[in-house]
Amino acid sequence: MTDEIYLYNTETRKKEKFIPQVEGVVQFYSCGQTVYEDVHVGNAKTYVVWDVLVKTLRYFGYHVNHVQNFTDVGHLTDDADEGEDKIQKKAKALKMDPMELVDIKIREYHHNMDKIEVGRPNIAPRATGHINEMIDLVRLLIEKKHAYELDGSVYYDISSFEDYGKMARLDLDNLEAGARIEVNTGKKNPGDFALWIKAPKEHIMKYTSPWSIGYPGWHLECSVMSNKYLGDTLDIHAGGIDHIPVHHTNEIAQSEGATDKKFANYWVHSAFITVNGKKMSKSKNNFVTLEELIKEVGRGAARFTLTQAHYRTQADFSLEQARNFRKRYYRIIKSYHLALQYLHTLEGEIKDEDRNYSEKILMNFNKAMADDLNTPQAIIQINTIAKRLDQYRKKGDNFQLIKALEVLRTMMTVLGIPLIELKDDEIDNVNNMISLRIKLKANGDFDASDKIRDHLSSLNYILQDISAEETQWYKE
RNA sequence: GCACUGUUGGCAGAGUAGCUAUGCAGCGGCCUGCAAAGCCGUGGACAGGGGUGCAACUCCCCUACAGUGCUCCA
Repeated sequence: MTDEIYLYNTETRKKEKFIPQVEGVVQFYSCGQTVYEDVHVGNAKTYVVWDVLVKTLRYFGYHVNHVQNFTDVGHLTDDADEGEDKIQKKAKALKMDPMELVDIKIREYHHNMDKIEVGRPNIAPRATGHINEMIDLVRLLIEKKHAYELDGSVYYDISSFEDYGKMARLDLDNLEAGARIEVNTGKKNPGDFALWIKAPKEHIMKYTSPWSIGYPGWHLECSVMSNKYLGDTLDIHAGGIDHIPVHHTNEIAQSEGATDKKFANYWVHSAFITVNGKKMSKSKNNFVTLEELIKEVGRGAARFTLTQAHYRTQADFSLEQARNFRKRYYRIIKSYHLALQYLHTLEGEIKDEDRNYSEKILMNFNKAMADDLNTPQAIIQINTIAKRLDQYRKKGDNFQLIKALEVLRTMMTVLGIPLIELKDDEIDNVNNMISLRIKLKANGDFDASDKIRDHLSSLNYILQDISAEETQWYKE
């Protein structure tokens, strides 16, 4: 495909034409979950965004190598130097081994993502599987004078890295004068962050290193795993917008400090979901879990809900809105199902005619997706096609209808919004029941006809009477 | 305090230098055993103030407000 893809690059704060290092191949790393709690809607939205990015790149013909990590060690409840390991803390509360908790949460994560059509990454490495490589990186950074040991711990010396904070546009002088609280007086600079942390006695998740028995700093894993599986320079590095000032800033310092090469050519960041205008977050306890959303509106509408806003827009979330999006989703499904039913009962040849219209819609869709993943614009094209489906069906314009169906399927697949399929015998069965019901209605036996409607409804078939003789249905 | 981002109709949410979407909700009508839907029609927005332009909601500057980050969070 020849479409040029444009992505908003956080580093330049501009939309840029996407050019990978090797033509046709994309080395893509996204920061994954720290696995200790349920996936909430805000987390899920971010993973949906990366999934849409991957699907779009593949749709446009790229071979994408996607690596997304699981953080299972080193992510602390406080800043990089103080506080307890999040996983260890939660595991202690549940009276289980930290790694048991991690395994449970990783399984849950995959299960949840499968439900909303988020494809698995090519590689999903765990931090604990890369302790040796992390130690190697720390050693290299010490050799290159980017890091120093302090009482068994190792810190990155941010003054040794000229461009520290450049992508985030940090004003280091003001950070020091501002809200940052200095806790460790031994550090060279208040902003120096831990690469290796000496473990207190009661700490469970600890590993042997040249400096102490301890554990790695949180930022280290992404530098190590992206390098191991994707190379020195990534084409795209993605993460939540909150990662810009600290996590990604530190990753850049580590990776570029070690390789002296550019760490990532494109930085893509996903904006937050808010609740009543405030960030949805674990600490604010204002979150809705993905499971709750799916329970409320179903998995297809859940995916639709998480896809409908542009990824860089801070969208407000509520279950009420999600119910709204549910309606929109099933409006599309209904058009799809009516078209399937119509074609199912069709006899005779389908004549070849002009198919420009659907192709034009598809071009609009391609253009929208190539323009920094403009999903709202793309969804408009889906609505348009759904409407066209109804029109072609009513007109009996079968060729156009089939073409439009193809286009709809393509667009839904790229966005990862699932269609609900109907089997042939399923269509026949429901139609038979409906024929019976229409007869009962004609005889004025509304009790019996309502019973059939209720029965079908319990099987997720939604009936809508168009007239005394005609009933439309679709499946939820 | 400093930095970044944003401010579009009742709500959600795109977009373009000159005509603006789309969806839900609303209003009027048709249809209707009930339920639900459908169809036709319709009103409704570009935070405020400057500037550049033949023309700005769209570009630039300032102000106000909001969100996020600087402290764990996608």
